Amino acid sequence: MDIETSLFAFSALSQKTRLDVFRLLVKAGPEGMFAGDIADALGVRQNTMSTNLNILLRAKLIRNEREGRAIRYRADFDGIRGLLSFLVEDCCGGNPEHCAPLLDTLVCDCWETEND
Amino acid sequence: MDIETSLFAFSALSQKTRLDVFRLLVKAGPEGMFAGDIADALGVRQNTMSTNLNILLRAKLIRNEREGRAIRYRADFDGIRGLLSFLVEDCCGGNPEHCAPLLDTLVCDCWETEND
DNA sequence: TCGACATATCTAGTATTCTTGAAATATGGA
DNA sequence: TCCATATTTCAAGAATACTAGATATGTCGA
Repeated sequence: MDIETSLFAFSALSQKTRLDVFRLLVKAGPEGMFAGDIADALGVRQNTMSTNLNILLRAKLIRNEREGRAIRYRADFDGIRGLLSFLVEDCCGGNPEHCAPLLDTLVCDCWETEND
Repeated sequence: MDIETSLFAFSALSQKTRLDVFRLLVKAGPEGMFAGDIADALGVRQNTMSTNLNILLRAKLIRNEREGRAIRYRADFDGIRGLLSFLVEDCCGGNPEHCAPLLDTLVCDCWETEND
């Protein structure tokens, strides 16, 4: 995770609709939700939601996958974990034996992590 | 942590100078840094830094304390923890036995937490 | 109390971001 | 192929945020 991606990710989360979307997808769990259902759930116009979903995607905070003509979105826990690791990097001048493992548990048991 | 404070906090972290400041203070540890030294370290004008420090303060991401004529700033780990808890609240529809404890360790051993 | 130092506040010009109507792209079924 | 559905892209006006010069406030030492 570099500084540019981090800034973009925090910027993505600093807007109400997008923060609502991310938290909604966290609640939805690994099953995720279709783009249209997300827009309906939050009462946001479809094209506005599309723009906001794209911003969350580029920020690596969510992922998507086409299923027929609908597109399913899921929270990206690997992404958020990378972001938070960057945020508290070199805590206290860098005592890896104390600080590095702190974020290792930031994934709910019901999510599968992909890489590590 | 409510939605307004969260949005403000993410907005605070979405600006390069402020993200740099927060990460610098995380690295600095409990000792923190004086406002002027922070501005010098990051090559930012004094009044601009003052404005940015105030934004981080209001976002509950840092704290300050006057020492003579200087003011010492520290990262606020309780604040960031509250923010992250809010972000992944009700993970997977809310299975507290799996998801709630995930953030409990998000404090470096070398920091003292104040309340819980 | 006076001057120097450390930091904060005010103001305004510039730049960036948000939303939306309109139009385009992609998919599946008849 | 033609149409309906699901979603994305484009363009522009409105709103918001960033920076910096000037100035104000607070603290210490002489």
